[in-house]
Amino acid sequence: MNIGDVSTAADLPAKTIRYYEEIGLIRPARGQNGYRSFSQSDLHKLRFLGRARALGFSIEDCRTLLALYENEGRASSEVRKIAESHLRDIRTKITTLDAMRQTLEHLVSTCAGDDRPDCPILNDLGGSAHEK
Amino acid sequence: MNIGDVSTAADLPAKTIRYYEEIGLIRPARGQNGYRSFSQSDLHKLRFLGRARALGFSIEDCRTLLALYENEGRASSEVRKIAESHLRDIRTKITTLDAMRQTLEHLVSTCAGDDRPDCPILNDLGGSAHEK
DNA sequence: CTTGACCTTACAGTCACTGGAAGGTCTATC
DNA sequence: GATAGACCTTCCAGTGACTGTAAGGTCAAG
Repeated sequence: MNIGDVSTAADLPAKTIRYYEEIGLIRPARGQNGYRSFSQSDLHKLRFLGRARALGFSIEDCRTLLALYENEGRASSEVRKIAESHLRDIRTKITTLDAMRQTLEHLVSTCAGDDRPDCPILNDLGGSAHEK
Repeated sequence: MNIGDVSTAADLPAKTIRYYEEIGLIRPARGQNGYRSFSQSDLHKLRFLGRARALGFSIEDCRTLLALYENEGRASSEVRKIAESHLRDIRTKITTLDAMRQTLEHLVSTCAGDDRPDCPILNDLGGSAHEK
């Protein structure tokens, strides 16, 4: 398979696939014409990577997870440790974003949003709540 | 005030303040020695930027918000539009992260996390759920 | 007059791609 | 055999918002 085929099959941009090769996540063979020639195993790895990235794992986590996936003698505790760490990061991000959301929802709800210049959002950003 | 003083006062790294000058968000004066000399107005802008960034607004949004803040004839609808758009982005991010969290929580809970190689997390990433 | 804390610029690196230029290859049609 | 268009290649630059580091200038205290 050429890169266009795996791109469709794995639902990843060709650019991304080339990038994954560049950083050593995959090592597709090459044809005589210099084109990358992808095996079923390459495609399988790309799908693995696509799913892991969709769950928010970093590239380095993906590299480790892929190595564990290929290692028959792995301990599932290794995998779980990575997933739990990532889960903690996600929970932290959600908490942060939720605080932003609440603040913004409050500010937006108190802003008239009309032609007049008076604006609680700008007042808050300007620090009026703390200064007065 | 020198950069160290405003850095403390605005709770922003000096590096970040220099960067904000570089991209034209602030224009502090310069002393004879070449040091940046910050006014109270500069400090006020930096605090504004710090709060806006803490709410997740992009630098370009911050640039616009700061201009609106300084513009006495602004319409609050402009501000509200930006805040609402940003709020939508945040809600989308939360939704995405929450889906990741749920999937990961499920996977982590079904993984023994011991010495054995069998691992539902890797099985899922490998696509077993779809293949069988 | 030296030490050390502060300041300066300039350049590289981060993360995970994405865009674009310049060119080679393949397939189908004329 | 020529040509068009779709594919492939590499290489370099850009994204966002900083952060790190190197090499050097300035200032106040002792």
